[in-house]
Amino acid sequence: HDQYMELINGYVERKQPADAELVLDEMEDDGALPRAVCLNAVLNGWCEAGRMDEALGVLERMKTLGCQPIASTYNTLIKGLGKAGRLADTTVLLKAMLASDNAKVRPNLRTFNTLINGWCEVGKVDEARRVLGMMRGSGIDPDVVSYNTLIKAYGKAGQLERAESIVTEMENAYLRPNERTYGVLVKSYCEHGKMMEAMDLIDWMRTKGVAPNVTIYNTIIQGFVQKRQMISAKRVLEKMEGGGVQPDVASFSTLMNGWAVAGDAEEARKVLEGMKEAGIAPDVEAYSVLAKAYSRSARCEDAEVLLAEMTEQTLEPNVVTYTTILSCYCSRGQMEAAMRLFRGMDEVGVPPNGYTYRTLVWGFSEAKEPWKTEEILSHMEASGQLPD
RNA sequence: AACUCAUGAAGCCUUG
Repeated sequence: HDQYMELINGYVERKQPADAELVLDEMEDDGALPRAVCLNAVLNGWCEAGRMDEALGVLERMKTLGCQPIASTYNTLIKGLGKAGRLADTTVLLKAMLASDNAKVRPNLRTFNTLINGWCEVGKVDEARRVLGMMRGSGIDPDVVSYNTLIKAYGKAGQLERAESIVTEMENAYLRPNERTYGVLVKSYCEHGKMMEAMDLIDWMRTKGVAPNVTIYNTIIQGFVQKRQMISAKRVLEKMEGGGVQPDVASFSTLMNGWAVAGDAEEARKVLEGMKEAGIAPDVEAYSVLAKAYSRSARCEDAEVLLAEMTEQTLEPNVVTYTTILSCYCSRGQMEAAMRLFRGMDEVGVPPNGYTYRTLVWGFSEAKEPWKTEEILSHMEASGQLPD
């Protein structure tokens, strides 16, 4: 039983839901009735892979095995269907849940919130609001998450005044906006370049008794970075330090990324050093950003040196790190160097992905040697890689 | 144990 579970979890983690499902077959053959945990795990695996028909198949399997799907099972499916753009198919599930007289099956807060999020993701906020009404009708009051999700949707759509009005709406429902509520709002303003408003929210949330956290500040840093306002971005970093909020690795990475995009490797490097001085250890992402900074200034060798620097700190460069450096060589037309790195990836056990392949193909075509993509294509086939 | 909301990395082929 436990061994089966471990097997299943292993396959699911490795994103091989088909193999996980095979374990279920084995269990049945061995006369061990798959428990709900196992079935849920497999179902989850299919959902994460976006294979919703298979996931729904597991639901049927549960029923035939006499295993009662509970609300969380349905929730997983609803989320998956939403991500697959099949929200319409959730109505059947919701009906089944509502029809149940088992409290464990009936839709819960998460069910509705997942639905709300699904509709919001496809920009159908009106549908999302309908779900709000529906949940009240079934005796479940919307919570902070429900409202945060709505705020996010309006924010994304650029309807910032509507977003703000949802905040008052939730307050009227005796719900206190939390860190995330303000986080979503700040993000929305940043996305639309309204940095003044975003900054003002920091003070506003304080007056509301919610202390701005590191994520809020990081979001604002990112906002300035996207507007290419590096001085302001840096000021936010200093402001947070002054405000008693410790910048984290993401704060510095975000700032560094701004310099990377600007092609200023020296400034990027300074940020990395500053981060170390602040006692924060750069992680793989941080180094990848620095690699990008060197790449954008065509300093491929400096970028490549980072691989060793990372290893010294027992950090393992990943596919993004490699692809970044590789693209540098590609853009310089040095395809031998790019291929050297590409082959090196296999040796260190970092399998290339679609981005890597595309970068190389692009590089060869730029270098006017399209026939050399042969090795890459065969490598792709051998590893069973298909463009994601 | 798995299910809902905010922050950082790869020249990206639904945005000019």
